[in-house]
Amino acid sequence: MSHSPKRPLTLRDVSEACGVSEMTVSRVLRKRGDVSETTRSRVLAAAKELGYVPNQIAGSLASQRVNLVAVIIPSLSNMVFPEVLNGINSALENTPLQPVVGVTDYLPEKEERVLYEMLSWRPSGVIIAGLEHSDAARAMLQSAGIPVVEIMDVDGRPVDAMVGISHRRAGREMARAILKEGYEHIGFMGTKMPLDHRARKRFEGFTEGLAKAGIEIEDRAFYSGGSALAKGREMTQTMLERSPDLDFLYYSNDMIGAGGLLYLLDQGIDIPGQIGLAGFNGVELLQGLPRQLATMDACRVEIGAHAAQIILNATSDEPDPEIAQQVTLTPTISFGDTLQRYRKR
Amino acid sequence: MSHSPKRPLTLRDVSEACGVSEMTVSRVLRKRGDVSETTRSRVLAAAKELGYVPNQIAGSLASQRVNLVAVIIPSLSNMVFPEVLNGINSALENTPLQPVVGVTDYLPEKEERVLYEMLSWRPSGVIIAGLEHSDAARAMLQSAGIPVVEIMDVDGRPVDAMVGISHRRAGREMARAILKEGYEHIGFMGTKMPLDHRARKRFEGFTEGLAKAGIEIEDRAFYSGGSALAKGREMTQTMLERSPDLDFLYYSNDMIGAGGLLYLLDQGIDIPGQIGLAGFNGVELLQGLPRQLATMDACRVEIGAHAAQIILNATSDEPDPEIAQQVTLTPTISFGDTLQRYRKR
DNA sequence: CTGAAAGCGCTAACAT
DNA sequence: ATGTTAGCGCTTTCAG
Repeated sequence: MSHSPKRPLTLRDVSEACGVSEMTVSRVLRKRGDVSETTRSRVLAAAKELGYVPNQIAGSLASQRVNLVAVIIPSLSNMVFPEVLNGINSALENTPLQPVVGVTDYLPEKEERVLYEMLSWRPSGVIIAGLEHSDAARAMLQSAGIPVVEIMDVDGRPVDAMVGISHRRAGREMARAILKEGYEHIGFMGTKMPLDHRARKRFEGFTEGLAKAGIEIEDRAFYSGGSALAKGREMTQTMLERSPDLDFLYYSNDMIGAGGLLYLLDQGIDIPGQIGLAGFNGVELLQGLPRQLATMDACRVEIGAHAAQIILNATSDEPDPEIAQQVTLTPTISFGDTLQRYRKR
Repeated sequence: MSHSPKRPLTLRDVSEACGVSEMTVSRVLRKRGDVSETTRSRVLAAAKELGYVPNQIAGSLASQRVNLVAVIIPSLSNMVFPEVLNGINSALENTPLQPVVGVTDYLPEKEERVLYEMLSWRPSGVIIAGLEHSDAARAMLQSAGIPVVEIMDVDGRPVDAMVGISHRRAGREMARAILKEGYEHIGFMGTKMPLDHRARKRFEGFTEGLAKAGIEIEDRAFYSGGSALAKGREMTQTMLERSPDLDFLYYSNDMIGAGGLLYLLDQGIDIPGQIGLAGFNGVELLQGLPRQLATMDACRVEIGAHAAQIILNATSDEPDPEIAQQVTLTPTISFGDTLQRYRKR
């Protein structure tokens, strides 16, 4: 209740406290070398004594430079995005740039609002998930006059730079791996999210991959909300009751895959002999399951780090024009214990 | 590579485009009512046509008002914090305020740096995890002249407001519940994080609760890094080999608890008959496990929502002085399937 | 309802 | 090495 009503300190206060011009105080505080050691220490002492915290609002306005990078992602509840953030964070750790996060909940209108909000702070760059944006959002990105990196997906045309994996290809590769192991009766489970374009592309790539071998998905189910692990259990049970002939289940994310795995183990079903399983994402969680679920690593941390590098380069004094603006990372498939049928442990 | 080099648009550009003074344009864009409908629509049309995005840097400097709330948390990798953020986000959803997140990695020096960075943007309020801060950080919080809410913990003295649970009490209550069920040989597993004060307080409360009944922890282990689920497995195995007489395992978080649970089920051990288990946090994940791990809900979303309300109130034109500045939430214990020994399913 | 003037706190660009 | 001047793009305040 008692936040001190004192007017925040200004450069002037420090200046007066140490008898040095505002300009010189400013120089010291910005660590510019051209100040004598004597005044430097005097200024620093006064600033610390007073507890002065510079006002970046004024500083940014005057210098026409903002050390902020807008990061726009769909959600924080899916561990994928915090991991991307960690990649961005560490790449930006010892630079002047600072990430600021906005969350869209997978809603295009909210993405538009959040983007507008962030751009109104005139950040030095934008990192935004996905390649699908409303026309208005795309227009804002284009005319912002700052570097823009679209991340996580490369199946589409970016506004500027892009770093990600091909989800379509990820789906195809998984289909190929599954077929190669001799599975033929395949079920799919995923989230009911028409706006999750990456999940959609994986699914499309997957069916495409199967189609090449003349195979079709035999059953599918979609969920929304709730604990993914629990949903994985339920859906798996339901699907197998409905389609007992399935010999492989492909899950659009590792959490429901893990739920399915736990359920099948409970049932005493032979994995991967009777039924094979695979998920997507390579979440750390899987390490602790009784069996390792087959999955595909989405390169989350690298994507974040790389995107941050692109912004860093673009905002540096002499940008290296050689730096790739379109980066396609290759997800590695881990077979774990649930996909290689004929090489059982 | 082609972010347009165009100078960002200013109010003046819009003003010229529609033949209305900058001042009036500004009024329209800030949705102040005192503008005629005619000019209003003319201005809006011009702004949209040009793709004008206001400059909040200049706006905030001029108005001495910043619609930002600094949120400072230790980590994004532990789902607890994203959940708190969700609580904050939704409480701030339809208000002018916007959260900005900073991450400290549980390091006091980094907390200090992050806080300094955030305060330099002159936010309208601060929400910060924990009650333990360096002297410098506390000084900054005190002299910032803005509302400060310390969250997640109430065992200590806040700078200003506080919202959380008592981790010490949570530990004690769990001890009580365990003893009540007749368990007597108790092991503890947790993270090796001297700087995680909340985990430490839970542990202290726990030993205290046991001590009241003349009981001591018989074995303990701490881990750091790696997949919590996998660590839970390993540690549980190691501990039971070392101390085969244990009849209860208390885990400082649900993830390692879940790992332990999976391990014990693999081993065919009777839970909760032979060995009882409990974790902490009430993570959604648990819903999908073969057995429900006993746990305690840390009220994450509520904490975030409540903290945001306090900031909202404090920054509103007429703050309600009645609004509680110290809020202690009560975690509810869920017994699940792993704690009630004599009431087996 | 609309406009003109002043200035928010800082830094770029020049002095000295 | 230090100081001076003039704004950055907006909003506040006060006049019409």
